This record gives sequence, structure tokens and C-alpha cells, in this order.
Amino acid sequence: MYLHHPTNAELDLPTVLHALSDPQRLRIVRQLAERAQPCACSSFGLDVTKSTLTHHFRVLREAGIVSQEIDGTSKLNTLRRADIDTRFPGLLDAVLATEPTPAAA
Amino acid sequence: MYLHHPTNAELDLPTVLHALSDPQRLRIVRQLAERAQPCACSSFGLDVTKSTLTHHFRVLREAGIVSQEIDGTSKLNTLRRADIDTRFPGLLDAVLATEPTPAAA
DNA sequence: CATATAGTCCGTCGACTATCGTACATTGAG
DNA sequence: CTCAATGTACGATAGTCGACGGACTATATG
Repeated sequence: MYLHHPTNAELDLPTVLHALSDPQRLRIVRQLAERAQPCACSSFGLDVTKSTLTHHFRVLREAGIVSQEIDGTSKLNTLRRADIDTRFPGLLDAVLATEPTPAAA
Repeated sequence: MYLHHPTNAELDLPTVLHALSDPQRLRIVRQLAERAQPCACSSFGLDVTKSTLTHHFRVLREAGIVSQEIDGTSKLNTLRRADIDTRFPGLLDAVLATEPTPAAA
């Protein structure tokens, strides 16, 4: 099973902003930034079904925000911080610096 | 005719990111940042109809990115830079710092 | 093999989006 | 008053989005 990841140069600002404009995905990104270790999709405590989770992680991966690698039955997710910082300096910092508005886990 | 503008405290990150995730609106924001003077909706050279333009400016206004005031038959648009910078420091700078990807006027 | 775990794939649903066209309102200029 | 300019309101349409359930795959582990 091949997982497409956009290259650094392929990162597109509107696509990235759109991927970050969903509260659930924003929660995922915040947690990934805090943990700084590859995490399975199911470890984020989001109150949605598995298929919805798959959807959100695909959006994040295809936007280039997250990289995924397969590890057994899991998929380990990592924030592509360096790539995003290179392409869009300061963007991720600005997003992460805002307090998690309502209820974020 | 009353135009609702969210207060500084009402600015919501996902809403702002979503408003910025459209190429047309991004073009508007870039031009507003460069001009730094209130501009009528029709002065941005976007290749869409008037009604579509109205729609995009409403999205920007309701997200708190732009303020609009009526001046004769025109509506003058201003980037709420200070407000956004206060609420989301560095966000607008990061967005504006990226090169206008494809064709931006 | 049997079972459990972690995700994927597909189809569906309702809500929203971006776009358009046409008709309308308001204002300013002649 | 008439006309042009600027923008709004109100559909309509084609597409996307977030969410779901259910069937499925792949990888452990017993």
C-alpha cells in the first residue's frame, strides 16, 4: 500500500490552510506538535468514527502536514514541521501559538 | 444597511484559516496588504462575477479579516491587520510572506 | 486457525461552497 | 429625471466536506 506524500516544493498554501481549518485536524496537529513522537491515528482521543479519522489523516497527509509510515497494524504519524517551516516560515508557529479555542484534548 | 463585523475577541482560528484557504480571497488579502488603503470590491481584478465577489468579501468580513464601510455606491475594504496580529501573532505575516503561488494579480 | 487490533474502502447523507445569471437598490453625475 | 456605476438579493447548479455505517484487509497474538 503506497501512501502519497507531497514533496516539500509541492506544498500549496491554500491546501495547507484548508487542512488546518478544521477543529478536529487542528487538535491532531496540536497533539503531534506536543508529543514530537510518531503516533498511531487512534491515539488522539477524537470523538469520531474510524472512517472519519481515516479521512482527516488523509487530508493532513495529502496537504503535506503529516507523514505516515506503516508499522504493523498501525500507521505512525509525524508532523512535517521542518518541511512546513521551510516552505511557510512562521505559519505553524503562529497556528500553534493560539490557545486551543474551545475544548481540545 | 448594517454590516456585521466580529469583535477582536470573536476571531476564531479555524474560521480565519478557512477564509484564507481560497485562492481568490488570498489574492484579495495580498492586494489589501500591499495597498494599505481602503479599496472598493471591484478594484482587485478578479475574474469572477460581481455576485461571486460579494460572496468572497462577505466571507472575509464575517471571518474578521476585512472591515467594510460604505462610501457612496462603493464599499471600502480594509485589512484588519492590527486585530489579526493581536489575536494571532505572526499568522498574517507568515501567510503574506509566501510567494503568490500561481497567477496572482 | 481463531481472534483482536488498526485502518481502509465504498456508498450515503445533509450541509455547505463557489460559481453563475438576473433582477433590484442605492448613489452620483449629467 | 435619466443614466451609469457599484454592489446586494435570490435563486440555481455543480461540486466538496464532514460525518456515518458496514464490509473489508492486513498484521499481530493466542
